[in-house]
Amino acid sequence: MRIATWNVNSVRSRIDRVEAFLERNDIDVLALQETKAVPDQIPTMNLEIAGYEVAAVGYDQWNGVALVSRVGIEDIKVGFPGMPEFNGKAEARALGAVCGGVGIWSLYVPNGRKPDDPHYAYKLEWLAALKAASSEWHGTPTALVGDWNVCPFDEDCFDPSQFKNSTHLTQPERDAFFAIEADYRDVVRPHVPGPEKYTYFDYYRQRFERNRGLRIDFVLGSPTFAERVTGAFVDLEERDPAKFAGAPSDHAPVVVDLAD
DNA sequence: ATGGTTGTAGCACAA
Repeated sequence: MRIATWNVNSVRSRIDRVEAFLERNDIDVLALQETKAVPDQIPTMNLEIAGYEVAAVGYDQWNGVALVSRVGIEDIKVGFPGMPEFNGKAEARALGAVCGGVGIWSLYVPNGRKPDDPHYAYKLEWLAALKAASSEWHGTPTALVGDWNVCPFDEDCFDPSQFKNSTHLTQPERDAFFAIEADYRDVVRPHVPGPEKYTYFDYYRQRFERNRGLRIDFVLGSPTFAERVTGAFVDLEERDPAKFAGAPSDHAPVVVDLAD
């Protein structure tokens, strides 16, 4: 089984590329983040023709996550137990389901904006709640996949000195990520040590062309998931502005292969 | 520090 995660930065503006990506890489399950769509807005006709089912959640134009699967979508969960809201407003940042016998959570961790912004505290609170909830599932084959908006190590950032007053590299964010890694393993890092390790490139300043990116999209596997992983890669072709018509997402998909 | 580029319910704001 082949599983992928991709912050698509609007599924409506890139539905053709989603379909092409699924076909090009022979994907069984795709977790999407930043769909920027409510479920009714997600065009599924061609996906249905190709045999994929879609589960999605979205309340407004900013967030939204989805799962696309051709190996079934069962036991769908919108949000995880204890998932915090921001200012009392529910946000579409987590969707779980069982696909092909494996629990997959599509996660869009809050960005945090700036260290002194309320969204930063919300991000830490959100990750702590995910730690608590996910520890309940780690005995089953489960993957926590998505855009984590955290660089766990300096080597995951093209230039840490540029992030002194920014989010993503702060110790509290890293500690929150590492707490979850106590139960789950990064199953991609061993297969993608570098230099093709970055999953996000800012649209500005030709960051992709200069390979100046961040590794912030992760597949964390429970022990019984991780032991089945046979390979992984970052699909940098999908992020390459020169490869396809139209603007790419600012994130590249991450692909993981699982033994049966 | 600033700027640069995408996306959306856009002519402001989030990333």
